[in-house]
Amino acid sequence: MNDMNYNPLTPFIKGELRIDELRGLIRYHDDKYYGNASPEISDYEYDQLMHELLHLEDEHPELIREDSPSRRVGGQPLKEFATIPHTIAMLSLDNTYSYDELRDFDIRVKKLLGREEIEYTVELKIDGVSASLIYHQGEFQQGVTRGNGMEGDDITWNLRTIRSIPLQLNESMDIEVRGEVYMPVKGFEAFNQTRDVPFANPRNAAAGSLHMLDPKQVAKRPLSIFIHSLGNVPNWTIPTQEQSLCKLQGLGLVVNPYHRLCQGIDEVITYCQECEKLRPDLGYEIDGTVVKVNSLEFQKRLGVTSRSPRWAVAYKFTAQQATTILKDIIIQVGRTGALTPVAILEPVELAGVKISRATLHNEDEIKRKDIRINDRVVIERSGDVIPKIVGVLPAAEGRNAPFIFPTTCPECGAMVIRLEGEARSFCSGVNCPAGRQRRIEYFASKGCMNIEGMGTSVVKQLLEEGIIEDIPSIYTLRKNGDSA
DNA sequence: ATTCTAGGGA
DNA sequence: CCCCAGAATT
DNA sequence: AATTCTGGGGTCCCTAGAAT
Repeated sequence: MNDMNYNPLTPFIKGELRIDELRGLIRYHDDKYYGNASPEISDYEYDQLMHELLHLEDEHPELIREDSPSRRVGGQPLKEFATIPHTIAMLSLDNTYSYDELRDFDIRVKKLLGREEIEYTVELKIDGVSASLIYHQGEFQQGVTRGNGMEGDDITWNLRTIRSIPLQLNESMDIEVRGEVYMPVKGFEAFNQTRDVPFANPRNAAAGSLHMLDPKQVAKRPLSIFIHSLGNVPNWTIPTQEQSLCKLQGLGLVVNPYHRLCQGIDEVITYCQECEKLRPDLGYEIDGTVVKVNSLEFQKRLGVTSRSPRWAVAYKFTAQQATTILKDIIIQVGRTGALTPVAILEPVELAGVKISRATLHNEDEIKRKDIRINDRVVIERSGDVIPKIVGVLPAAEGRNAPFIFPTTCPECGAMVIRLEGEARSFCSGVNCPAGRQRRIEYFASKGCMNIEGMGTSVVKQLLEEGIIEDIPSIYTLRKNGDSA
């Protein structure tokens, strides 16, 4: 590093040469930085290089180029994120939780394709946030979150700060790729040292980071990305997933090194087992593997359903579990009047999250699992996300009596009705305040009328103060002091 | 300076 | 994000 | 009979901005 500061040339020439040198150095270290590759310099030293480059570019604006690493961090913070439609829907994957289910998947694929044995790829399922990246003539143009699958938020300027996302591909082509943004465990831990309120887990840290309005802040977060698939790509002539990954890597995109081409489902399962062994040493979190039909032609033939492609599944590793005490069962009333029992738990840490509640779905679910108040229960986070009561531990002493599902609505006292052969119970009260509140919330929500500022608590207050009483009355609302 | 609310993501 | 139920589709 | 679609309902974390 000593020679970096020495240069006898005139200021201008020195500036120009040094700018080129700095850009080269920064790109070099960007390459080293991602994934597991151990960086050769500290973040501090890296920041020094970047600062010097920014300073020189400031002095010599005529030398600024769009693909300079200094352009990773944009100017002003954004006001909000624009909504961008996806040309091809960003679906999620169907999940499997056992090798048997993986075999079922294989059977179905073979049946649909009418083939004996299928070639699959197996990749790691990175536990992060998915994103879509659009390159125009080789230049990074736009990055979008998954959103609701049809449209997402424009997070271009945040993604540009991620050093493993090249601003320029090695080929001038139009291509949309998809990948997973994540925070490496080391970076997560180090960054947490700098915070008074530490992040709960790397995934939430990554998700939160991508929604900051100021890219300069995002740039400080240790984010990285693995590209794993194609989005909208006209004239993609490469015939398989495996070769596509190779090509993406050739373009300068970062593809996770652990993936394998497998002949038939048995090889798939073997490799999944290997992946599970890798898990502790990867340096980033994964929650399973992704199995894809290798041939893109076959993928096309299999097609997609409304939620997920038929040519891929996730195989999820067995979830971590914890035990805790079920303190209470409460009954919530939904907008349709449906009564849902919810378990209130003694808070317990599980997989980077504090769990204190879990849905019990309906009356029969409680019976089936024989769940009673004060029981010690086993919980997990299905899909590594949603708290779920797996079962009850045997009690040493006597237990409470079985839970009795209410026969009257806890909110309004009206009769509870459960129709013959149906699973759910409903409050029969036409004017149940809980149901009414939910209905108004729903009506105002983004998916319906998208009335800004009318969330749960505002609706609740308006109802409590008698300012509104039903959906129509929303429209005669007046500003404070104004008369109707 | 701290707490609450809305919206987004998994 | 997961899960469940019920209807629609094959 | 099996698969898919749709809708309802649930959990927790994070950011940003408003309210206190």
